[in-house]
Amino acid sequence: MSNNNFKPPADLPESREYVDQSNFEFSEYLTFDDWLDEEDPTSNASGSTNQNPVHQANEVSVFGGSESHVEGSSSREAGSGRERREVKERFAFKTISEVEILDDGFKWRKYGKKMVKNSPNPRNYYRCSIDGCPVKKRVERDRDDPRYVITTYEGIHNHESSS
DNA sequence: CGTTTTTGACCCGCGC
DNA sequence: GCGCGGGTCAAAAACG
Repeated sequence: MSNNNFKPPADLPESREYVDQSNFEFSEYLTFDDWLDEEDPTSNASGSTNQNPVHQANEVSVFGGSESHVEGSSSREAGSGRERREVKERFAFKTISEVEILDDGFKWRKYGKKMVKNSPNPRNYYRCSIDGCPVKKRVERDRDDPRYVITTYEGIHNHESSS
């Protein structure tokens, strides 16, 4: 913590609605939708093509590992006797950043560090420090391009971002 | 002083 | 049944 001499190109807006791409370059943004209540292909149409290649995420093997069984899959615990009706949103962002700790306006508490056998890069696990926030954040570096940082957000915030 | 960080161990699911 | 991989928690320490 004290060695954080770096500083983001610019403080993100308090709204933190969306990471300002003006500061960060999004090489690729992926959206993982487990089995949300239901996808609304028309409600979010916003006129745009709204062609969010959700499946495209699967194509990006950089997430799973790139080989045999990629765990990023979706069909897994959903129909196995365990019904988890909790809406779990999964958003993965691949950005070009020197540091993996991008401040989005929330406080995160690191709760685990794991090393992936495929990459010499450790995987960091963060959790929202706020009480009642089941939000989890997973940060991993791209094994192909260390300058790329893959941040995966899981869950929805229970409290206002504030600040 | 409180909080967070850090590392290890433990646990879980499934693969073979 | 055991092993592997991944994920999480826990205790201690460090830091603000």
